[in-house]
Amino acid sequence: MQFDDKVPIYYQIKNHLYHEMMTGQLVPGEKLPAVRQLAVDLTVNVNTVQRALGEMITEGIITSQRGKGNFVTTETPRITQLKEHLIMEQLERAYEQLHALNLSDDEIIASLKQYIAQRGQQDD
Amino acid sequence: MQFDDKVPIYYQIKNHLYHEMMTGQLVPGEKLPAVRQLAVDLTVNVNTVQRALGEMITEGIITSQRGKGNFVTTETPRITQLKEHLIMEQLERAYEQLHALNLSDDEIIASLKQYIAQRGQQDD
DNA sequence: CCTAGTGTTATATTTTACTAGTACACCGTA
DNA sequence: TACGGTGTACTAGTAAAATATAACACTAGG
Repeated sequence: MQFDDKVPIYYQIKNHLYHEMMTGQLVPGEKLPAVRQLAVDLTVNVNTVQRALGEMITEGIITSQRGKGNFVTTETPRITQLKEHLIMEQLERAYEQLHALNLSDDEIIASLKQYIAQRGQQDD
Repeated sequence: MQFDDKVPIYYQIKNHLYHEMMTGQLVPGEKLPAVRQLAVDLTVNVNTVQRALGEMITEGIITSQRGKGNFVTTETPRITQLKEHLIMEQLERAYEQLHALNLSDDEIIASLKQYIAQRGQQDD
């Protein structure tokens, strides 16, 4: 995995795992890879993984069972709620940044459309 | 000024100054506040300000004149170019994050429109 | 020439993220 | 009971960001 050195790695790991839940690569009740395995996969230290997981446990997104593993919560509403929260967070940040660059609401929408159109031409 | 402890302060200062240029609070050729004054205004150390300015000088967005001050470049194309770059950066980041949350192109545009609409109802 | 205001540079210190290594606690199974 | 797989916790060390403080270099104006 590739990290942006502008933000803490543990924070990026959280988002990485969030995304796997959102896209169904990790379903409710499923067991996460072992912390040591995650550390290897992400080429990162166990403690850094643990810090990310620790926050997610506090948030109630995953549950921890000593000796068994970490599991995605079975309380699906929490996950739905998390997804909406993450989306809102992204929209808000992007909007405020673009607004600060002196773009009007319409211009923001237009530039996003244009960006997506351009992107579609090239790849992905 | 309020900082997000997830990203380096010097980096946020750069963006702060960028925004002031984009919104016309700082026009081409204008003198920036003195580094020591900026440090006070932003409740930050002089060296941290200097680090932000140093990068901006390297980028050619501002020019430095020892004994006189720092000035916004008069090469307006540079600023225009910077603005487009910053916009692109924001769009790209937001798009990739939302895409990673399993939203289609159309859903991304729709959610942004909805966000703006909701926002318009409340305040600002 | 002197001084106030400016940018620039340097050193030492503190804080935080991250790493490395180790040990402990718990579960399931043979 | 023993062992391998698991989460958890602790200590020590490194690197980068930010701070505090000070000194240096240049400009403009009396």
